[in-house]
Amino acid sequence: MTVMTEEMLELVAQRFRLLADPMRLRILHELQDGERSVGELVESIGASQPNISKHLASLRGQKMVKRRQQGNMAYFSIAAPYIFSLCDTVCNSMREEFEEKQNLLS
Amino acid sequence: MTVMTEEMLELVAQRFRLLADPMRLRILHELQDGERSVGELVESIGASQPNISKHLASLRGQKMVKRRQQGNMAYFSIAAPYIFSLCDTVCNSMREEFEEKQNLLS
DNA sequence: TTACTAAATGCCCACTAAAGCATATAGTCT
DNA sequence: AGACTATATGCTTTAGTGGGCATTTAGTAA
Repeated sequence: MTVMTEEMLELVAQRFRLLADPMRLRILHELQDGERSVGELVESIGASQPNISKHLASLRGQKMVKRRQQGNMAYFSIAAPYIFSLCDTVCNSMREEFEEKQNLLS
Repeated sequence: MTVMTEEMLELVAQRFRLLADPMRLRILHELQDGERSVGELVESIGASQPNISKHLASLRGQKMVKRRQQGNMAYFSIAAPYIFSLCDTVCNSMREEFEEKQNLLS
């Protein structure tokens, strides 16, 4: 069994913390279809521009998204595809639990 | 592409939120070796008993651990092995990033 | 019953972090 | 240069949550 130092645990927790917010999950989900500008995200998600920008900044802080500037605009895209593997695992577990509940009722 | 409702995003975020705390990660890591009583966790982790109990309660609330009572004591164990898949994915990504940084320096 | 142990819970404080709003910065165009 | 647009940042408020401490609950043993 791997020894887990406090520092390691904190780093792992930080990663999960980024995924522990619906707005950021929404942003990542939008980016799953490909690169988006800040304005496009603001439009499609319906949150304020400063809000989106701040979430993008925190996602970028942990290299989950990357930024490309073109002209006046900033385009963001997924930098860490493993994110979707994480989300899929969680979603599948939720589906399984849901199906178990259904089976109990039948 | 799957449509993500606000409810779904919130549920997924809740799961990640449970993993976004070093103390809970520590507890899960201890339980990876097998079932533990609350007292054993208090001992090995070195946190207060109420603190451990509260974290266990929240983990149990999302079926990540299960509880077995025997006599006076409560034994907890992992109920959702997918947790470790999540943690491994995160740890591997951190290792990769670390190695990339090292390569840049050599 | 009482005494004892293990675990859970309630109350409080402190800290974090998300969102709103205003403002600053940076790029473009004339 | 100035005007305009897109994005980032700073400040403030507020809601959520982790931890400490005291207490309660539950199980055991005399």
